[in-house]
Amino acid sequence: MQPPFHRFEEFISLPPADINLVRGWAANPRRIARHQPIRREGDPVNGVFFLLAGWAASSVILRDGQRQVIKVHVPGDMLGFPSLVLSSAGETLEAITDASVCPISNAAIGRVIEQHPRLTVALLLNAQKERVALTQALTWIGSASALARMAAFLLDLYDRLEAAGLVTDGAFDFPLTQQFIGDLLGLTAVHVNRTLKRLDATGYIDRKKGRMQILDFEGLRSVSPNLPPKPAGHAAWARIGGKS
Amino acid sequence: MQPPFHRFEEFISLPPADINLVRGWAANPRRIARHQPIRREGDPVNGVFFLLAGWAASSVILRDGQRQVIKVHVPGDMLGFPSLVLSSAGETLEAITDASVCPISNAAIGRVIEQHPRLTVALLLNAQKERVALTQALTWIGSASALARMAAFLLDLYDRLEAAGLVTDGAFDFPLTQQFIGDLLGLTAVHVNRTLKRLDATGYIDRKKGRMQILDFEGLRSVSPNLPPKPAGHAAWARIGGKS
DNA sequence: CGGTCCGTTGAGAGTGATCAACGTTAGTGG
DNA sequence: CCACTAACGTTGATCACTCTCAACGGACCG
Repeated sequence: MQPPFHRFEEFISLPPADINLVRGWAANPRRIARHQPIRREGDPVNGVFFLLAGWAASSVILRDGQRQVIKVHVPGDMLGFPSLVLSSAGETLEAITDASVCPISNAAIGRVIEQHPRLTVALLLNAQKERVALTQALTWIGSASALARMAAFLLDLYDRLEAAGLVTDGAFDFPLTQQFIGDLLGLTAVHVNRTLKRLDATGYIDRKKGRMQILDFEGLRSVSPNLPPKPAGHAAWARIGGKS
Repeated sequence: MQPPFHRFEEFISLPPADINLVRGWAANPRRIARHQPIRREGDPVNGVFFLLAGWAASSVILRDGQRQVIKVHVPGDMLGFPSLVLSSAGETLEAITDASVCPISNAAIGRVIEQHPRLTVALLLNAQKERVALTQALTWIGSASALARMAAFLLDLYDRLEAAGLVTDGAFDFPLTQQFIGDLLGLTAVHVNRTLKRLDATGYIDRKKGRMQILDFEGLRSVSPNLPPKPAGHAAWARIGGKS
């Protein structure tokens, strides 16, 4: 499937019925204006959201008022899935840019699990991939300098945006404030500014008016704390969840 | 089900066939000696491991040689599941104490997905719960002081050990070196020492010879950066994945 | 009894936080 | 089209939490 549905067939191919079901979700999108919440921490969990277009963020608030951004979501991401195991939402979901999401109710998820085993496997594998991504983030933040965190974040973001078809000429829209990046990487906005400026001065990146271009991938990788893990090919999962 | 199988029915109840299947996994355990690897980063992914007894750890190594411990595993945890979506293992699994694990092959997982929908749902929900746990860890490490991280870690560990039936008289075995805790919380061993001593001196905890007792839960919670999210009750998921 | 690992303690250094000010951009209403 | 305002980015000075380096003691083990 093409973006933004590319993630569903990242690991296994889906039968036509499953593909139609997924496409059907996109029929009734909900539009969210920039900076508006999609669902707040503590809200009841009525389902999950599929991000059709725009950027979104998941974050949690600490008792001292600090915000930790968990992840920047790009089109194709499923939002709020972890909260399914909680009695109320454990994260705030909000639109970074104007966005369009498809609400998927608990009942709809139940039907997927009962009637669409292949799609269920896709969801299970996607959940595991998100765990890998969180592991990565934890690694950056736990044991790397501000420069290394920033490099790793930019490289990861680039990969995800490219998969979503949002990179043109090696550049992409970059609607994040420095305060936001700070909340994501566990830094202050001031230090984010200094770090970005340093990457810019070194010639690794180029920033201009809401767009970001990565000029030197090798350079960024050289200051990045780790190499991204390689995803498994199609083949490994071809047989799982056999018949629809 | 009783520990260490308690996690499988944490969200939904399982039909007898599924319960028998899970019990069957425990028939051929593999014993791992203290400090020995179960699977190394980069090894081929032949399946996952169910931790029957003992403590284990997942960790990743950074390019500069630093180690980031992702999670301390206690009996009942499923190890290595995220690596299923990678072409080679993305994390090192090793035994902290003498441990006993059940290897579950890729083929066996495939059979679960095809023939045991309720158990598949249990796995999917468990994966989401692990995402919540990783979110928590990310939050602590990203935006909290050493004291706060330590408090949150100890409280979380206590909850998980209690669920596994490993707490007696409010105390539990504590086989972690300070270096290890440092790798987990993103601190140096020296600072871990100072932080633990401070918690001890304040009267929040008591450490003695491989055992740890939490003396003042309220005190620990007061320095902890956040309150743990409340898991959803049984009821919410009763109907999902209907028939076996 | 020697060696190694682990915990403990001290002194000094550094990364990133904090506080504060100013410039710049974008959005709004007249 | 311009004035006004608020949000965001930039820069400097200072502070502090945690790291680094180093040394020593105790426990366990061969």
